[in-house]
Amino acid sequence: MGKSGADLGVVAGLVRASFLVNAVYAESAREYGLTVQQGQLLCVLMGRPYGMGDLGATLGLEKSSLTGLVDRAVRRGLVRRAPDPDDRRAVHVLLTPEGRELAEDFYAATCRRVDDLAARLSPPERDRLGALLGTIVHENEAPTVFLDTLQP
Amino acid sequence: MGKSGADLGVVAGLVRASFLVNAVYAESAREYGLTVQQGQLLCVLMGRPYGMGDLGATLGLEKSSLTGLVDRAVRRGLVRRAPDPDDRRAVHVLLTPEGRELAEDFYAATCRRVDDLAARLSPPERDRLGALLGTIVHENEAPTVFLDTLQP
DNA sequence: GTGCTATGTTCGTACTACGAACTAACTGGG
DNA sequence: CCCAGTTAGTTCGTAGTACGAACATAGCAC
Repeated sequence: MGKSGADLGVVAGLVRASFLVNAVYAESAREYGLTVQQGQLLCVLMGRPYGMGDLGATLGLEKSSLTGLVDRAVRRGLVRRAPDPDDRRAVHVLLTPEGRELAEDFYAATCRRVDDLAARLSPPERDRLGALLGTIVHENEAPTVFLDTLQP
Repeated sequence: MGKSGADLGVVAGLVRASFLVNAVYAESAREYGLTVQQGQLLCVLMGRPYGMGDLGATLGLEKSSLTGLVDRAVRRGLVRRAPDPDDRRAVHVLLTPEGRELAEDFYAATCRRVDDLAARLSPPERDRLGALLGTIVHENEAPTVFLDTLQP
């Protein structure tokens, strides 16, 4: 179906749509003077504070990679480390007020841009797409790297 | 609808599904001793040779970023630069035989892994998802960073 | 309390990405 | 024909990303 071979297999569709999302994410990050990874860090922390370990698992990074990422975010005043009162080895990473503000702006801009990608879909198509992607996300236990727009 | 809030908005669905695809892509790349960017380069070049300019536009990179990426791929014997007979400033970047072999293996492995992400969808759901993503990809003129499985 | 494990950091290496400045080559107007 | 302006790529300096190995501490189990 579809004129001009517009329909892709699921695999190519997922990969190429991801490429678009990545590009849009990068554009948003750049707009706010962030790197993609820093933007991702802020988005994750919007939900709640994380320990370094959880953060690495969520972002799919080794702990050694994370130290630097958090360091740079700390240096920019976006994030801070707080000691864990129950475990003197552990730290919690959480947004500073400025970090939260920037995170929310970045999040909103990214939502807007990603939404624009799907601009030509009808409301029922959007629902259908959201449901199908939701299935994939949940079946594969994708970590919460990006909150849903309508938060419970 | 959906048990346990399994349905996401389109935006969060796209972002989080992209995160999964990125992770899978990285895993594939690692399996073949490639970085994500090198894998992407190989996948693009599977379709045809590119000039540095077109390549930058396709991958969304500045030309200065591309020089190094291609240099490293050349150093690994995956890719070579060929002079453009019609323009002595320009070069064509194309896969070496080893590069093509690796590209095809990497491509196949990535297809398999991405396909697995959608393993729990029924055939009609997969078709529907492919069609919806195809619309997004075409409406937004996503470059051919990943060939469709059934090449025309 | 002594070994074992878990949490983070440090260090060295390779890669990514950008903009500015540069070289070489093409192109169009005179 | 030649020069000005443009285009294709490279070089260079800077910042950030990502990893594994080695490390220091702190908790935990026995």
